[in-house]
Amino acid sequence: MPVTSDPGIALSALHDHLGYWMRLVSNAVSHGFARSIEGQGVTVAEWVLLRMLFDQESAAPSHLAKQMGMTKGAISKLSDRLLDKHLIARAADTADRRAHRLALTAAGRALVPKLAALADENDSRFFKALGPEDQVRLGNLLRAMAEAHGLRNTPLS
Amino acid sequence: MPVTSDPGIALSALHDHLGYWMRLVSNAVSHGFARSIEGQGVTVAEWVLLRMLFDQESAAPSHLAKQMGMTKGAISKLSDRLLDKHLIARAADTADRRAHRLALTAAGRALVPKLAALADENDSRFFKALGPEDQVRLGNLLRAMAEAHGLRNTPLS
DNA sequence: TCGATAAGGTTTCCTAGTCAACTAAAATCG
DNA sequence: CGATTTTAGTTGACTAGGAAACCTTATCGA
Repeated sequence: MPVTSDPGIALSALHDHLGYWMRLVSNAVSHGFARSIEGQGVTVAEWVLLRMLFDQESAAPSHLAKQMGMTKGAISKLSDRLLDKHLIARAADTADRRAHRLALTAAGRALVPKLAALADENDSRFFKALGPEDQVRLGNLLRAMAEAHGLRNTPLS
Repeated sequence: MPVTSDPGIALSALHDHLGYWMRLVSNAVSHGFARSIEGQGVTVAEWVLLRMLFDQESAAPSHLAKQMGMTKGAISKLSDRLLDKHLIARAADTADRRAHRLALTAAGRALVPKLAALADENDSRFFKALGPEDQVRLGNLLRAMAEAHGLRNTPLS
């Protein structure tokens, strides 16, 4: 009669880790957001890039790669997709002939506020389950974690 | 002189959303864990499947798909990889000729405690940045979120 | 100033998922 | 009982990202 485990060894369960709960909640929020913006024809990564360009007038792909915590290869493909959708434009850098500048098109600029509203809505839909004070506490705890570990890049995966 | 945005419109920033901080931290924890177990030759998804089998003696792929929140196609490929690594074994279900049973091999069973130790280590390495009380608070907030939204499946993506 | 090195981008190959089509077997129900 | 529907699992097409090889252009240093 095979045993499933040696009863003498107590093994931590998956849900014994805070990382488990972080991933569970984070995933639900992100997937919810992905669903809420797919009607606008964009993905979460695309939203992040568009939102960053909204503040920057124009940016080099390599700069976006650092900001977004993605490889330059990924940014290259991501911007290809956004070019196909006519949400951004690509121009040669006048000073550096290797470099490019990415900028929002009018359509891209018009889309960002809509997506931002959906982001707001998604966030409050999920986190209203906590009271307002607990939302603040959660934010403080997460920012403390980010601070302690020097987390800077916008995460996507 | 082009403007980057209409100053009359205040747009929420990426980091104004709790979802942003959740993803930032969750991602760092998960990637840290992925790195810490890659020396053992397994991925996070593989770890989760192995850990679940550790408690169950044997399980049907379809059952694991529900438990892990993945499609049956993904489980099919995931178990192929674990079979190749000789960490699990696949047997025909005696009662249902469509179904299979997956179970840990001796090697798989021996590996799980090592991975569990790495999971413990990774979790405490990250969350020790918070004090013990704050760790408890964070866990309570996350579980409250999971409860409120009926989140059940172990998330992976 | 010119040769080596670094930096910007693209492309190719690889991994790991989803979705949907497909096969086989079981379950349902008229 | 037999036809239909459901369920289990695999497979193939597709997506999105990482790693590394690869051009091109800048930069740096002897």
